[in-house]
Amino acid sequence: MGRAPCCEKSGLKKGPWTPEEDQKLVDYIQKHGYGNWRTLPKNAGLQRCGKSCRLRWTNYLRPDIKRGRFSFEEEETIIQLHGILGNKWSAIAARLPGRTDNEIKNYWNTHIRKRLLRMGIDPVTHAPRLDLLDLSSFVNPCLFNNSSWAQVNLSRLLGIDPPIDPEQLRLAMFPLSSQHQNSNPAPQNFQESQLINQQIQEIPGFTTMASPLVQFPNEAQVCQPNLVDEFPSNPTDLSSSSNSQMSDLASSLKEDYVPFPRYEYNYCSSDQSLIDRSSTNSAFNSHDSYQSFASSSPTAMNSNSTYITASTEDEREISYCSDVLKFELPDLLDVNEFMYCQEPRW
DNA sequence: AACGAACCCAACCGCCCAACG
DNA sequence: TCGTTGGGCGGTTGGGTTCGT
Repeated sequence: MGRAPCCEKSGLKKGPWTPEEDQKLVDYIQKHGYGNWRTLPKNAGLQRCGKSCRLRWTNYLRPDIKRGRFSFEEEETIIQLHGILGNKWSAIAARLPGRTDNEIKNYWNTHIRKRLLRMGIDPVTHAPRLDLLDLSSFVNPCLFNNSSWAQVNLSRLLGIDPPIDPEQLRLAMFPLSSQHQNSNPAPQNFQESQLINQQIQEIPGFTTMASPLVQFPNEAQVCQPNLVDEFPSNPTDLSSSSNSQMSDLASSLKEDYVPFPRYEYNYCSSDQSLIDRSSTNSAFNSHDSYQSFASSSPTAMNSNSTYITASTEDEREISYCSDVLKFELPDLLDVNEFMYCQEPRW
């Protein structure tokens, strides 16, 4: 049984709002406020559905709406919150004064999402899209075990023939992941991985995650994460987890700092020397766009420092690579607060 | 200049859920 | 307990604009 329409469909105007309609709505709300959206259009003399009026007000006419291009800081916030909350646009909007959920959603879909994809980052999981390089199974060592494709393609990518033994690669690539999966990792496995890691380092042009930098020879611009801190779970898991899990997470985040999934993305280019962000900020300091983000402090996102908004998509991409995608909750970010926006139960 | 493709975003749609009688 | 209602949400659409050829 479908829900009854919120209003009579017939005789009600649809489509773009005219300035006259806008003025009527604004005038009415300024005089009477908004409360009952069903009766509002009739009282305001509008041939519109109440729902349409509400949307128009909340997404466009509200006086505190901030129009115009998203600042770098706002984009950064959106990405970080999206990594935690997923497509909870209203919850994200609650952290961005003046921005509406609709606007953020549109901006995500039209700008950020595409940019992340271009950068080889999965906009859903916020993890590197290694699948683009046929390396997806590396992400999960279990999957890797079952995938000969990864082995073949990685070897092809690296120009290695015969292919590397997948088990050796797995151990080399995922010492941390192995630990992550098993809280009591077998020490010998770790040592073995270190050894194999060292062997693979000797392959020209190839470094593993243990190295501060990774360069993919066939990619003009690839951002590869360094697993800086070991993390308890994938951020996506958080957004899809049960309330109790979210509650637990929020509690743990608030009570004592828990290292969140934190990647450091290094900007790599085929015609540009690698920028080592793990050791020094000097390379970034040479560029104005980078300078304002030179700090790796987790509080940088919400700090009051002056941000120089990158004017081009490319500049923003570079900056994302370097600093934005650190899945680390800033000190000022009270998870409980925006959790409450979603689930006002505690 | 003309045309089609790609992009952008305001607005709509349909579902969900809490409040209420 | 159940049905109805209002409000809110995320996903989708479609028309206008910009871009590329």
